[in-house]
Amino acid sequence: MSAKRTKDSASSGSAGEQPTELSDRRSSILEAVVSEYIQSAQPVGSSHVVAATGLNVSPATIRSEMAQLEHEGYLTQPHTSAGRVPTDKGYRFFVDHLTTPQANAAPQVKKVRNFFDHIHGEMEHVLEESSNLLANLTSYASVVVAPGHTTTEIASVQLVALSATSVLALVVLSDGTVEKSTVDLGSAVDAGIVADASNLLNATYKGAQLQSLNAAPTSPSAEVHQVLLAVKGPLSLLSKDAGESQVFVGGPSKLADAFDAVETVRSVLSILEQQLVVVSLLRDVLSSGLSVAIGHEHGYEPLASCAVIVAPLEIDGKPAGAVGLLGPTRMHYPAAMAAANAVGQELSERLSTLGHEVDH
Amino acid sequence: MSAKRTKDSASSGSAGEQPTELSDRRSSILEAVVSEYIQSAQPVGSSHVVAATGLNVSPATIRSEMAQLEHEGYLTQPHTSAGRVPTDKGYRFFVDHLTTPQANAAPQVKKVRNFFDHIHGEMEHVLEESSNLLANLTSYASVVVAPGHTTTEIASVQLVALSATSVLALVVLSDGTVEKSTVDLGSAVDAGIVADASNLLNATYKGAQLQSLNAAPTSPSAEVHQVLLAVKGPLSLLSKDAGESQVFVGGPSKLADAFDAVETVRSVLSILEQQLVVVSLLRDVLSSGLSVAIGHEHGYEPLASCAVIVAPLEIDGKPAGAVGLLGPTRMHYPAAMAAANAVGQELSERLSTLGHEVDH
DNA sequence: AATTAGCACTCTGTAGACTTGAGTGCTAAG
DNA sequence: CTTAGCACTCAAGTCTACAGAGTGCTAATT
Repeated sequence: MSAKRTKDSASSGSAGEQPTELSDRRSSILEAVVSEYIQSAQPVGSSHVVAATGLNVSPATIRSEMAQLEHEGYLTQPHTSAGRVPTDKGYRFFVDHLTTPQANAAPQVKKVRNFFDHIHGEMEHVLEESSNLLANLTSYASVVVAPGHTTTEIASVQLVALSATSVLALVVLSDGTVEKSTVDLGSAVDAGIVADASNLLNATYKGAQLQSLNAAPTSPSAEVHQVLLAVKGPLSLLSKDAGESQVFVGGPSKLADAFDAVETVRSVLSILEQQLVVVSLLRDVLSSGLSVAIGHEHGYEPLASCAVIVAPLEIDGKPAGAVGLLGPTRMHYPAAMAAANAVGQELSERLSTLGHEVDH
Repeated sequence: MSAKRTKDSASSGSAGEQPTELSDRRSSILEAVVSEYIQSAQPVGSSHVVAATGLNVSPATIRSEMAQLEHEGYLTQPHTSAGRVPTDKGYRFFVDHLTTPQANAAPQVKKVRNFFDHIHGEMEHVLEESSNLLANLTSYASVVVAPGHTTTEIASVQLVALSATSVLALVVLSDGTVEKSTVDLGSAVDAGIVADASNLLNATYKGAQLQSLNAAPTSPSAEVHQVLLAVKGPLSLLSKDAGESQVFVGGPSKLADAFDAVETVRSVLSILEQQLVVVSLLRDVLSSGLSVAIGHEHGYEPLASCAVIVAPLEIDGKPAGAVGLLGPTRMHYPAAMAAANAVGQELSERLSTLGHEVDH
């Protein structure tokens, strides 16, 4: 438990690989402050640190070390003569250097496995429930961004007559998702004509990319052609809609626990309502190569008091969507990261083996 | 504005049609208290009432009247020597007797009309956006419960091959909704066989009720039969899933504005996360013939500080789902009710004319 | 040169005393 | 029935005092 008592030079003079290295004792202290603060939400004082770390030094020594840590930007004081609170930089060091990723992951991972063994049904349902699972596991709000369809091919195009004058245009993609649109034909059309048009569309587009839906096929029959014309616009709209990624938000009520200022809750909730913002937030974080963005690290000011944990989703190794967690900067990083990663991995696996489900 | 100064007997002695009638002056006072409190969230005192009503009486008179109103259960005091606050019963009287339903509905209705003129695309999308509209219009959280499919018939059943060993089973209902499920066939099956099975299924079930999907058709071909067998289970599951109504929640962040106790926000939010509860809440309120349930009137204790406004959805005159608003008991009833009704009506109309959309 | 005991200092939070202001209820007179 | 007048109550704000937690500095210690 207790860090080995190493007497090394105080500040950044060590021969470390990284420029921002801290001495053993400093990082122990930082670790203690972060851990304590995550638990108690109260500024941590020097004597608490000495109790938590088990270091054989007096509070006075801790104090001078903490003063240094504050000077270097890892800690801050809410006011003179209060204890210390971690800064974004402090949390960052904690996450990067003081956290053992797979430490206590076991119980979490077990639950996640169990969940994925038992869940079945439509993919959208699975995604939604995954989001809820993640929220319940961690007590933070969760986000699942479903993969977009930009690279998938068309498995089938169908027209189904709903009434004499209207049809439902269906596009089935090879990943099992379905895009649809109701289309009014203007006048009554014979079922046979609709069937002909449907077959022609299917023959034309089957195996093609979604984007190619813009061009309309032609038909020798005037009646069939008319149907194709009516369907053309809606179909090309579909191909756009399908590009948008679906977002599933889980456990927004957890945010009311995580923050005590009602104003913070409101602003974070309203961010979560804007799906576009959520999607680009996750995308930004992911593309910057991080799995955690703390406080101001992501550019979104209204979320300055939040940390975001992101785990990528992959289909057969290719990036496809993401799962995320949104909590206060003083969130329980190790557990939350473990949960997000576990769900991300299991969900990726499920997405990759689409079409190989096994009845149980 | 000012109520005609009628000298009628004080208490319930009038020859009113309803037993719970209040004298003109009493109801004016109640109206003033409710209106003021809705605006200010502060207990309303006797002199405020005299200013608000324009009654030609002194505060002392108002006080004795208010004491009576309190005695009869319409008002209450947070503590001695504070102003009065409406009780659930007070709000109820306000809603039932003092509210002119269509009074200032014009601006709201115009926005709703405009919205429905411009929105297009998938029904689910329309429902979701309707929910957001309602939330933005009223600044309360909104709920849209989409109609279930219990009475609709099957327009088409399709199997689409996704890979050599898997198919997507599609059921299109006559209202334009699609239920789907990925099915693993266990071994590679020829595309022709899948097509045969698909045609057989479609021929069998087209025009039938959703519930009849439990029985499986038989086929002379052993290979086709095998496919039918593999699909049978998932299909009958589909028919169950389709019974569940979809819920769209709009503007949950508005709740953080409506209540200042973070604990209240949390508990109301977590109710909204439980879709089953929301659905049955709306159903209960609707089936009790009310359009507004205030405080304890609905049996849901965690929502005791909330009022629920419900407007029914109808497809061709038949009940099908509902739209709802969830706000504090001191919500702005006239505007909220007008908005909910407007959205309910327009949405019903849209739902009823499914398949008659006009391109613009 | 690092550590530490001791001490002065700062700031928050709580508790009590006091005041103010809004509001009530009652009573007696119009 | 109305109302002026008055005594009373309570919440909220202000002020003071004070304890507690915590810091920073300095000088002595190892």
